[in-house]
Amino acid sequence: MPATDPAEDLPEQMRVRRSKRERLLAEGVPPYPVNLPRTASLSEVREKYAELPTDTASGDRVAITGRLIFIRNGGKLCFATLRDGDGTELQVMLSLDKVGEQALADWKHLVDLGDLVGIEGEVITSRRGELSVLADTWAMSAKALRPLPVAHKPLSEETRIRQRYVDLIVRPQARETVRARATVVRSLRESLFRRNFLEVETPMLQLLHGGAAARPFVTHSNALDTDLYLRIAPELFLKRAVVGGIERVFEINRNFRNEGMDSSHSPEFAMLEAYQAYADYNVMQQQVQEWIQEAAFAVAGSHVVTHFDGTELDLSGQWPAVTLFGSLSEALGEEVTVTTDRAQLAGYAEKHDLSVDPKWSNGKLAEELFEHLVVPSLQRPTFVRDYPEETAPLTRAHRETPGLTEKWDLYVSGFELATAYSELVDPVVQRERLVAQSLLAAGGDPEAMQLDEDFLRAMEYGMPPTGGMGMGIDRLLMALTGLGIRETILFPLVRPE
RNA sequence: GGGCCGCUAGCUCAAUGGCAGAGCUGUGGACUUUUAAUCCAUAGGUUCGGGGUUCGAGUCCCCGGCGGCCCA
Repeated sequence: MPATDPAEDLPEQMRVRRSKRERLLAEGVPPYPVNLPRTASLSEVREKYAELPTDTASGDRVAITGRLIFIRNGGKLCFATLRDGDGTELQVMLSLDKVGEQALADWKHLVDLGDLVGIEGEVITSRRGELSVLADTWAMSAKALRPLPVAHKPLSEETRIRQRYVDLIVRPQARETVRARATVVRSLRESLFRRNFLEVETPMLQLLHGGAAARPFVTHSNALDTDLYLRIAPELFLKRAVVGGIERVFEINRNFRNEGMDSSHSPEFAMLEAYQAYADYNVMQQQVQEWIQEAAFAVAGSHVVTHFDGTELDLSGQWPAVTLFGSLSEALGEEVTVTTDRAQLAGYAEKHDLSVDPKWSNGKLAEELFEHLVVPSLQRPTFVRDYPEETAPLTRAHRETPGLTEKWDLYVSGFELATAYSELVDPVVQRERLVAQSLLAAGGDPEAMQLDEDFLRAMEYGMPPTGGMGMGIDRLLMALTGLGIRETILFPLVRPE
């Protein structure tokens, strides 16, 4: 527990602000009143009086609130700038002849940058033409006990993430990012609702580890006295829903993967997964393009989005589709297919300085070559189709080419944004694949899935031919805004201070 | 996991191994049209933590923490 008088150890500026709070209390003025009059938001004032000419009094009184971000105090006339939750700024003026000597002195001595204040007064424009509220009275709305960082120098990236609340206060773009994310998620939901998909929630706590290849977080249930896994994917439950007749189903929710944290990976990340009965990966390809274009339009008003650094990304029109082996062949300048033998693939790897893990299958090796040689060039959105079957255990075999599966990955800006399959629905083949996975898991592969008998039982009741897709919400934000993943997540996980 | 870089005042950053500084912020004062206001004065430090070398360490060495970049 802190000592009864913690003030001794505090920096001077925090002691000063605490003493101002005490002085307010001593004067009988609540530093944190339960409410304040507010008849208009700053943006409403700005909108309504946008045409007010320079140096004019409107005759209209308003009560406004906001956070103080600039203070320019004079002898008998004080200026300050308030900022609203939506980022709108508005100037307030306090003059001796309007508020009186005591209120003006209190304003100068008890108010700091960062305080939330309320102003009641007349809407006017200053001699320089700045729209302002000329105060009759002012009131403290919430006294800030910590100083605001310098408004004109960017906060360090670490402080931005660790103290997002400060980042949100001082950096309008941080708030815009929150709004953009909300807009994108809402747009996705609307896009799917319009196409008659139902949104469901499936278990986050799972008895078995499956649905993707990733290391899970493990937790423990006291009631069941058993370990549980935080889900790495909702896939196996959404498919159970499709078996049960929920023919168009989706979930937007968090997945957890106990793996590395870097500029494009977060241990918890939001994902959209959607399944549609009597559809396949071709149908999903067209739909995903539409959903992303609709999200781009919702957030940017255009299918050409402008990143915060000013670069443009064109998401308009029909996106190109290539095959994995076709694009790899083009990059190598040599024809490779799913039947190309290992020695030849290994030769290409060596030629391009790619070290080869001997445990890799031929398919995995081809995919690694592709990621190394082709992916960095995929800036405009591009669908890459038809992956080797060793790397896609839940995917249906390609209807024409043996050894391939009906899977595509969507790449944008050099990273993978979404994926889709014609889902594997034959319960016998599914069991073979999952048994193979569980043997890998038993052999110590921490990413391999466990055998989910209940999932297989569901499949044995008959699953319709189904197209399924998954897309990282955080990554979609990255694609639309150009931000790193830790900027698209409001409160990313950070190491303890 | 490996390599490199960084951590100094509330914030952003300086400081050949030799008195730890600036700008903004804060405090006191001047100013009735400012808007990153201006002017005068002034306060503010466990230099990430621990150990070592040295007459002397923010600076050099070792261990650890946190962060960033690159590689695997």
